[in-house]
Amino acid sequence: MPISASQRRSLAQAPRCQTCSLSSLCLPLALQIEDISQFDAIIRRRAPLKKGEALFHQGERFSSVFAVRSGSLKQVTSEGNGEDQLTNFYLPSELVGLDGIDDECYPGSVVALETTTVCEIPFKHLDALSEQLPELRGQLYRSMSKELRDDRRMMRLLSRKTADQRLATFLTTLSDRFRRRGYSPYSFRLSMARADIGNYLGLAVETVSRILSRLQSQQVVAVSGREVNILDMPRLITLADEETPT
Amino acid sequence: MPISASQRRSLAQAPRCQTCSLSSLCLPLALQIEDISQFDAIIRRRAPLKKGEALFHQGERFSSVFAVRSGSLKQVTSEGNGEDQLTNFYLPSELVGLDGIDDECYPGSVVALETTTVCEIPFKHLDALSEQLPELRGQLYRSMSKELRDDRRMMRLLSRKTADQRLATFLTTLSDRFRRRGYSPYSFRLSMARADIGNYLGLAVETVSRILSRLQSQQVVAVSGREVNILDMPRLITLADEETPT
DNA sequence: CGGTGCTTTGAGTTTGTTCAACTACCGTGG
DNA sequence: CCACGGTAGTTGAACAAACTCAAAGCACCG
Repeated sequence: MPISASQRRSLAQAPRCQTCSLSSLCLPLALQIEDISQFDAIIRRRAPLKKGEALFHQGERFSSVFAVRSGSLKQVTSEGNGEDQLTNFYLPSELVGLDGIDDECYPGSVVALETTTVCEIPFKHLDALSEQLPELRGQLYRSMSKELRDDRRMMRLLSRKTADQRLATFLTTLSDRFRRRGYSPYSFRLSMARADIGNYLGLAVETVSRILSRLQSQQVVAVSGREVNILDMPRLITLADEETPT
Repeated sequence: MPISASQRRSLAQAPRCQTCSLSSLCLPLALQIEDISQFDAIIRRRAPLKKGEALFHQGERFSSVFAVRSGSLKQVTSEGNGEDQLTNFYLPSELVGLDGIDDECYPGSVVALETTTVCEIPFKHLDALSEQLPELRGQLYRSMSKELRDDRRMMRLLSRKTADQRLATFLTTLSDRFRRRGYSPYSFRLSMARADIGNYLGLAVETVSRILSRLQSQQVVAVSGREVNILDMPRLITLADEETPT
């Protein structure tokens, strides 16, 4: 009797950092071969998350950070009485959970937007290993620093940009992230619903929908459901960055 | 001839972490006495900044982080064409410049709001020392993580809260930061102009002014120029957190 | 097929902005 | 000491961008 696909995978093809296609983007990016195997040893592989499943819930005790291997996730924070706030989308190679280090619990839930696999990196081990491997430590500092920088950009978007600029920025940023990962920057599929986009950008769903329609009628993008084609990238970039004319 | 005050200070009273009143809040907070002196050795003291002076400018090469010793600062990012975005205020014991680690230049200018002294901590040395002192490393991770968490809260404020809620949140947050530093949480002086508050909160100056007036007429706070007295803290907290009634 | 959830579109409303004028405050120089 | 000028803050009125509410269209799935 032939072994099942999943059995075969766990025997012959257990994922390893050394063979991971994301190695040039992910945390161990600065490490030597021999150090990567040390890093690899502390990683815990996880069963894939199905769409809608949570990687962890808000308030749960912090123990690990996670590197996205495939798929995508959203981070949602529900503060007190108010409704939820979607604070981030995560794509492959990105690090999830860094904001839980300080008070040792996760400040938001992280939920898969599609079938998603992650590598779990127990923070205690990561910290210990970062003592021995200066490059790893540096990379960890850089990851957090980058996230801080991205947050500042997001604040600017939320406090100064018009709805059109927000959507244009959202699309160009996504496009760029796909490009870096080797996918087409012009044609991609949104893994999140309109409601998620609206929540993330501080806009009503209806506004998101309306603006996408307008961008489409202006031949800047072609949108069909969650499929996006960017037809006029320079124009989209201009829209994203232009100062509000008064 | 008696020596001058400044001479006396530099001789007998050179500031040191061991005697700093902020030691329970600042980076070395988790260190043993003997380790603090190691940390102290890498710190560079700086001449005080005058109001309006920049600690560093956007785009300058990143080399150090800074701990605020006294006074306060604002971080301003001017992205491309658009106008400036004020992304943060810094109070004593807080760490400035962490968002510059990643791409090795400061992503925003940091400017003193009043006479301000800082301790400069060369990052290269900090990183090296963090290899030897796990507590220091942990504290650094926690500082960055906390800033990430605060950023998420700010995003929620900018994308979901009404102008009144924003002002109320701003005041309660400031109040809390003063409390932690041993100052009165009820009565304090704003070191920033109304324009700064508006820029930070994503509101027009006029809106800030109007809402402060309204809060005053409702006996929640008493505001006179930059002096603030919180008269009804529970009410202010309610205003800051309440869900928008529909 | 019928339902359920997501998306789009339309119409009226609201919150906060913009523009404009006025006031208070503070340091400077006559 | 007071007049002056400039900056910072306040207030009012009209306007606009995005929201809410409502309803219709679509697509996927059992």
